[in-house]
Amino acid sequence: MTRRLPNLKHLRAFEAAARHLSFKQAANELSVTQAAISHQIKALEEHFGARLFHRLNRQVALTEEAAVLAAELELALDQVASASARFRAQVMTGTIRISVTPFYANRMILPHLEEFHAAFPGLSVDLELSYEIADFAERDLDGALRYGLSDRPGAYMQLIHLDRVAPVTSPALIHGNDLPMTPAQIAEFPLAAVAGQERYWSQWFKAAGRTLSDDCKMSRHDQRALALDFALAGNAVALADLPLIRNELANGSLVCLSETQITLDRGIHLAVPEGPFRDPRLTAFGDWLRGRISEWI
Amino acid sequence: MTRRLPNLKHLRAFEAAARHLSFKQAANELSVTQAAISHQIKALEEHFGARLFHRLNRQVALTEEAAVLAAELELALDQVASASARFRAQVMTGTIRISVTPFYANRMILPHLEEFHAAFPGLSVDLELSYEIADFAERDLDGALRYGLSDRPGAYMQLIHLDRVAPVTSPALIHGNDLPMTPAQIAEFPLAAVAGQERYWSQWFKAAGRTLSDDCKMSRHDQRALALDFALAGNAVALADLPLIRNELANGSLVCLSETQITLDRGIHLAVPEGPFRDPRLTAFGDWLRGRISEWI
DNA sequence: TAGTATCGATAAGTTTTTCTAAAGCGATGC
DNA sequence: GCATCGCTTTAGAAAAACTTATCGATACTA
Repeated sequence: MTRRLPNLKHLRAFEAAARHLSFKQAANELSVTQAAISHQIKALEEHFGARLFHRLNRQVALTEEAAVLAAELELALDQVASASARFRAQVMTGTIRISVTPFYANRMILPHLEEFHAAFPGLSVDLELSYEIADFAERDLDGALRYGLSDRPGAYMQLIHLDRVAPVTSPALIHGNDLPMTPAQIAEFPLAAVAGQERYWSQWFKAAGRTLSDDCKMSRHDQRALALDFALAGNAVALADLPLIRNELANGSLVCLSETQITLDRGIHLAVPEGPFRDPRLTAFGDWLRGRISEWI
Repeated sequence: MTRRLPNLKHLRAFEAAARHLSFKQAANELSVTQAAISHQIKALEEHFGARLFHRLNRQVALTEEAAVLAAELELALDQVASASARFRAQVMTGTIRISVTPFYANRMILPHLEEFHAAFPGLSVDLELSYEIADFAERDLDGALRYGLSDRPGAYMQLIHLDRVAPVTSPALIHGNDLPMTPAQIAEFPLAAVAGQERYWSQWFKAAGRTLSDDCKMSRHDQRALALDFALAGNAVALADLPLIRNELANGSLVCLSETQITLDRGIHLAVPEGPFRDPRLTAFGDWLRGRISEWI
């Protein structure tokens, strides 16, 4: 049996482009430049001797036949992905030791660890709770979850989740105001910011269609958790990543004041020690975390 | 939706190796060297952090989990292949003009052309029957089926089928002998060979476990078709490729004398004009032909 | 039992593929 | 009228894949 297949990399690029109806978004999904997608689609079109996309103004549309192909490829690639995931789950065994701050441990990891164990029965996660990142070798760590700027998430720093924030506060502060509130209303409240990250408030107001005036009442806090506590106590409005405060939103101790959200240039990452070999179990853990976060809220 | 997939090329190599339980055969199927397969499996094993194969003496065996993965991948890749084939069939339109000798046209192409049209409704094949290959441009040809040595089937010469021959003759010659016959019995008959290709008879006898003696009765013919006609007339035994004489075998005008078959270093190829662009319709035609031939007989 | 062939692993070097950066194009929106 | 957006193209750089050659282990063969 000799099966003739087109270049699978090209097919994958095509499937992503077809799903998004955008080369740019496909490029983003596959972590390459948009030009790369353009190349691959072109090569596939030459292979088949037929157009896959109609090129329109600033967008692409699938040809009739290509739409069928894309749908079938999507199914097949899903099958490949799930088969690989099942295999991975089977062969992952042992324990990985990961350092994480209590803030994230409580809000992100611990509530979902059961779920992870169900997905990877042979793999246990040993969490070290600490406020600062210690030396990997010294503490016998396999990885660490660290929050910060997302400038160069490379081989040793996998992005798990970029903060996507909206203004939140205690219901006590806004007693009775209708939700959502306008940016103008929100600007009347005291605003809680992390020291040195005041710009996120300006960015949020800009996204909401308003300029933040210089004479707003803004408090500055050393840590994000402190700004959030300040808001929780009903003293101010803070910007918060909604998945992280889902419990507070659910039990009503915090409310979200606006639909407008902005994505920050900082978030949570999984850092692994430098070296030639990367433990696939960490990749699996990171992938799992990244995948699940998008489902929370 | 961001789907995490292992390198698809590696998965394909793994699937082939798992199917054959042999790196070497997988390499052969994928037209690469055995070393390449070894590299790819190794990379995949590192990606997963787990063994896919047990390495035994001169053979490999799948691990338990890898066997499941392989089965699932086989299905998924089949889906990709059939989806691609369907797309191809849809977009292939127009006419391709192919030169072929009457011998092959009658025995290989014409009886199956209907079938091809069913598979590629938009594509017609225009056959030019001729004994010699003319200049592509002069006769406005897109390709030519040519029989010959298979030394370097490269970009411009796609192998369709290597002759796999066994001794055949008219029932008249062997009147009443039981089949299959032993090599010794066969050596008693006059043997028909193509001039300059007598070695194939030696090769066949060697494969059948006997040395061909120098004093056998061997006739030499200028063309393969003539040697075959000679056998058909009951004058000698000839070596023939079974798929090519399926009609004669079916209607009893020829019988095969032995189970032993050997593969020659010559066969039928699809030649295309040199140049940077290869017409995908010719590739499709060649692939189809190659695929179907293995099913005839 | 020596000799030979087979199969997979590995090392080193080369080829091919893939990707990026940058410039371009045509259309769109403010 | 200028900035922007999304795809294309070109040229060159980077990465991946492949080949050749060789090795080691083992099985077949004479």
